[in-house]
Amino acid sequence: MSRTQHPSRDFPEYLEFLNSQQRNAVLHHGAPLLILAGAGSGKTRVITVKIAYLIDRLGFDSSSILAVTFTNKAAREMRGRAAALTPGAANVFIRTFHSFGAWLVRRNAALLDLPSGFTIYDEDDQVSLLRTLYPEHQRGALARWAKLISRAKDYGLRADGDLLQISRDPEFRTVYAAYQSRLREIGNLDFGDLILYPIELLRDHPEVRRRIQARFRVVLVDEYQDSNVAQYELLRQLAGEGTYLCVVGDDDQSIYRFRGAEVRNIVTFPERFPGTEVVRLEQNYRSTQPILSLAGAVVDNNSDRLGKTLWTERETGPTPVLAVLSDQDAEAEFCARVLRERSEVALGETAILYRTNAQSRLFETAFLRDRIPYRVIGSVRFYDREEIKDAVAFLKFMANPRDEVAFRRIVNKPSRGIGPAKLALIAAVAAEQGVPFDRAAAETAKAQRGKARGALESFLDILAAVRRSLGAGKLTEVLECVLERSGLAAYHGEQDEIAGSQKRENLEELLNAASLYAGTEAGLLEFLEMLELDAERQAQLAEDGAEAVTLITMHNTKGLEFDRVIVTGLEDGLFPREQDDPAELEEERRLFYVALTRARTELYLTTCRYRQVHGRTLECAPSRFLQEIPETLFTFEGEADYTGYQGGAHAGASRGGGEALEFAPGTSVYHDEYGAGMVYKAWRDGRNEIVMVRFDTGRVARFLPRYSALERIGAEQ
DNA sequence: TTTGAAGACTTTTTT
DNA sequence: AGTCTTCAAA
Repeated sequence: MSRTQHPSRDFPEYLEFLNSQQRNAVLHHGAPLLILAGAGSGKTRVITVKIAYLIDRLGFDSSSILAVTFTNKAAREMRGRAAALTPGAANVFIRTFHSFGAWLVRRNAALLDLPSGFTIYDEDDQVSLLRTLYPEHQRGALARWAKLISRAKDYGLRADGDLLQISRDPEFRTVYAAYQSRLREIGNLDFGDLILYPIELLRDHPEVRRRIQARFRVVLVDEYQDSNVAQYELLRQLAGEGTYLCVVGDDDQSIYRFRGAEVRNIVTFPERFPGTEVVRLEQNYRSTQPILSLAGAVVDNNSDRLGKTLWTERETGPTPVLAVLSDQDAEAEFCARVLRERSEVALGETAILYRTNAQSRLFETAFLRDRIPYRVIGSVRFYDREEIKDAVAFLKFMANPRDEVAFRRIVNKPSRGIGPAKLALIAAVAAEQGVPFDRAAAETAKAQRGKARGALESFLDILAAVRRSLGAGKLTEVLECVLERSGLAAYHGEQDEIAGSQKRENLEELLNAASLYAGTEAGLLEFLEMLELDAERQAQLAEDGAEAVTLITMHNTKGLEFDRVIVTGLEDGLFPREQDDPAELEEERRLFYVALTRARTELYLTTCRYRQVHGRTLECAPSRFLQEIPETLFTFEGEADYTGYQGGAHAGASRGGGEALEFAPGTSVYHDEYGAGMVYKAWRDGRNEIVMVRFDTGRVARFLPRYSALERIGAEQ
């Protein structure tokens, strides 16, 4: 309202705080727009202001705007910030690709011949489903199939598609087809289906496509560099003649290749959408020049990029620090010391970054000991916890009694005497008669007598009780009924006492979450979808509400920023992981770039000489990424000097590809059969380390330590 | 059918 | 190190 009091000024005041490129991006409309937004260039601000501008100035109805984000967290933030600019933004449809897909499929389930009560299978469930099809295969193989299927779907491929680009195994098509038809029978969707079904829906049903295109006249996509081929195709279907399409992204920050993200999507956007205008945002508002220079030096080593040069008006700040440390304990100690002694940056403004979730452990231990409050982002998804999955499986079964995976999970947990034998009977009945599993269980019970019958009937009683509790009140009551009647509450309570875990507490949390939903079928589905799609990672606060340092994977930091960032574990083999695939290496380098550009003012990098991996101590070479940075760009701290870091101490280890060798020449070893000996030659062949050992007996042998019982002796730790 | 114990196997990142 | 699997015994 204050804006309309200045009719002389045609611009809303929020435009004044934008630089000229940002303003161009906001004011643009008509042809498709690609915004190349460098790290820290005010991307979210541009999108939110653009949303406000579309509504306030260009007269778009807020419900005609669809904004697609990469994570639910980003969606929430965008919604909040847009609403702060203009109240109308509250109705903008802001979703992740997947939750948008779920919405679309749910509303058109009948057209797709799917039950509207479908639930969504995560990776675990996919493997379980495959196991029902191929019980003789072992878990690892099934997990591999599941991954390939997901990957195929990332590329928009069904089982009849061109699968050669995914896998050359001729069996893959069979497995994929069997998996998909089973999934269809059950009536559930996996993550990939949440994109594929919408594509098919819009492609095959022109009337739906017209309706959707008429509804969403503006489509904004954030983090476009991480979209995959299927998501691009969905976007194609969404963009009609008059749709205003605007995508935002940064090719340098594409870090989800493993999930099918295609940088090509952003690179080729202008060709695929003719008439596209490109706006570059290159002014960085976040970091100091030394940080930007360092990040730039890293990403410069990538060849596959559009090229961008970030600059900043921020005054210069402290030079980034590289700490070379002896091992991971020293690393944790180093971080603790920085937090304690350099307290000019608040704890809440500090983040410790690592490549893998497992690395958080040592930091947690050290911080617990030193009473440094911390929060871990994302190590175990709340939804992935055993007890949560148990409870949720029950709810999923209520929503879809054909859900075999859920059924198998709940039917005998805690043990009530329904083992594999009974289960096979039930599954056979369900398959033969095409009935849901509760019916099949009831049929099976009739044919049983004595104990077995009692077991089945008690399970059916539980189902009946839960079903009765559905329909009124809050979902909390339904869930309470599930936990009590099933015995899961008592079971996990016992587990807590045995293992000192906090499963009951987590279940309480689930009950809390359920209180926001109605105890009806619809409420149940909403709740499940939230759990399945909103990967809201559980934040563990050391002390409630207290300011805490953040422990987080590099991937998870996307979109975040901190005054002080410590990037840890910069060792070859850990980060970057493997070096065989050059594209993979570039991906890791981009990840490093993302990590570095999270820092506003202070940046620390740490690398260890030794690191324990699955109980074994490995000698590590510093990350090759560090070698790519001119040494003038950082200062050194820690126990080792630069000479040591440069590789003098690692010369022996760098032979044959540069990756650290666990058994360098000179290492004393022990073998169960041959006794003690010494490595006289070692090299690396692909991912295998090969060592030649001369034993004290005089015998010479060649080993792949990866597969043989060769132990180091004499070495500390 | 369940439970316990020994043994094998595996390791990124996430919607 | 931890999980998952397999095998044997009650």
